[in-house]
Amino acid sequence: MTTFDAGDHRLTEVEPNVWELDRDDDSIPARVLASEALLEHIGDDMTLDQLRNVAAMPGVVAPALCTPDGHQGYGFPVGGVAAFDAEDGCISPGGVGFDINCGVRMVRTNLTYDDVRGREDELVDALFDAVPCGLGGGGVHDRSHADLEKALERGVDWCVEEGYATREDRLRCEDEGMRPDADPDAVSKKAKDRGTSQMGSLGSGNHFLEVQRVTDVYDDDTADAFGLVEDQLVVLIHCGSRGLGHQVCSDYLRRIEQEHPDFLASLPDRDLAAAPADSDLADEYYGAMCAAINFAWVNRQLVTHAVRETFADVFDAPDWEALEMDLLYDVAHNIAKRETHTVTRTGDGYSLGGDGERVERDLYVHRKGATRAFPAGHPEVPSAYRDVGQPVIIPGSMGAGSYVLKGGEQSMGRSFGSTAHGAGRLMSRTRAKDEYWGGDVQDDLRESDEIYVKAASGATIAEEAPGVYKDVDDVVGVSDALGIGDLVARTYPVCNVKG
DNA sequence: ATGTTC
Repeated sequence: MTTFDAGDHRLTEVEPNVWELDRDDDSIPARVLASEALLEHIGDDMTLDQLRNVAAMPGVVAPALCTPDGHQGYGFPVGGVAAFDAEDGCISPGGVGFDINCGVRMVRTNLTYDDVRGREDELVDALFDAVPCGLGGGGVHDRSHADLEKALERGVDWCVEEGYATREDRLRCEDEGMRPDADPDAVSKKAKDRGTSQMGSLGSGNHFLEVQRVTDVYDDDTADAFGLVEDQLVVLIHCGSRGLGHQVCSDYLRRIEQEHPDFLASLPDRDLAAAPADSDLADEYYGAMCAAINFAWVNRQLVTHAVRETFADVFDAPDWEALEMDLLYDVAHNIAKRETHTVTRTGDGYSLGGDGERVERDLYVHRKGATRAFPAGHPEVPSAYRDVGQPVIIPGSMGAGSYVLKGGEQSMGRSFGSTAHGAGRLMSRTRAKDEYWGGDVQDDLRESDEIYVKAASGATIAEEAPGVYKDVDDVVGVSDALGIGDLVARTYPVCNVKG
């Protein structure tokens, strides 16, 4: 069998694109889903140490997984998929990430690339003015505490009532844009205070708002079901729960330290801080996390509302409906969810595959930098897409294409119904700023690639330069080859508002 | 990711 040596670890290719981490006989398998090319830098940082640690956590259901875009994160790798038994496992803020329900949505239009050519500057300026971005709460109209409470509790449902969303929008979000388990009372005042001044803002870092054109369609029938055709303009919105989600994560990491010090000490790494599944704190964190998830959906919806109004204005349409700016889909890629999966009972735990008694178990599935990718026929796929599979949106860097996939037939059996979430970073933000200067990157994109970028900060452009990311084509190629998320269409950037 | 250093 093919092996790959990465730093202190040896990986063995047990099936094409499936690499198992070296381990003791009695430990839980950990797997990297990747091509050999994507493994090139995986030994340079702590990614594989982190993956091995996740596989040693209480109640983990085999295997612990790293997606093709995976890299080092806080405790867990970004690109980590880990499922823990909901009865005797645990739930971990580090397995969700600081930016709770960071995610992406794609909005369709009936415009084509020709409609925008020559007007890119006008469009990107108008979008930049309409959508607050960058660090902090600048430019956002402060919401009332009552609005925030409703957003935390009801997500996109609240947006429907307020006229910021249609009922159809809500149906085209993962979980229909609302986690009913949200508990606003479990969100601290400090987190809420940060949220009230940030509702409807893009944020910073890798967050962006990008107008794109569809360049390739790989699966005609599914593209048709998704409403995508070549040359069509679409809008991709990538943002999360801003300071509110960050504060929720910080709050609960601290409470785990205070309230479960013995459990914390038993974990392989303190950054994996987790609450035991049967504890009150686990329920509280889950309620707070679900509320932050709802907040992020509201955030993306309010940005969508601003984008729709801006397009109607720029393209002289009576309203956004005339431009048919329907939501294709909204996916979360930093979440944990209580889901029921069919697993195999092993000696003292459970495994996703393998021979033995098959049972249904409730699991806390953590997808940190990973996208749900449920296949055709799954009851949680919206009825409009149920015959083809859940739309999966995978953005590339701002100089590369993005992809629309559909949940693949193999995803439930291979990856707890999950696939990759993006290109994956190749280097730290600090190193990126040494290697690139924002203004140069911006000029290159405009002159060489006809991509118009407008950003709140030049440093952010440097941190997010196309060269700091892996090749998204390789990432989606692995997903497609494994049958966990199948290629449907590719887009290419037209103009980009960067946080 | 992040009022970019609890």
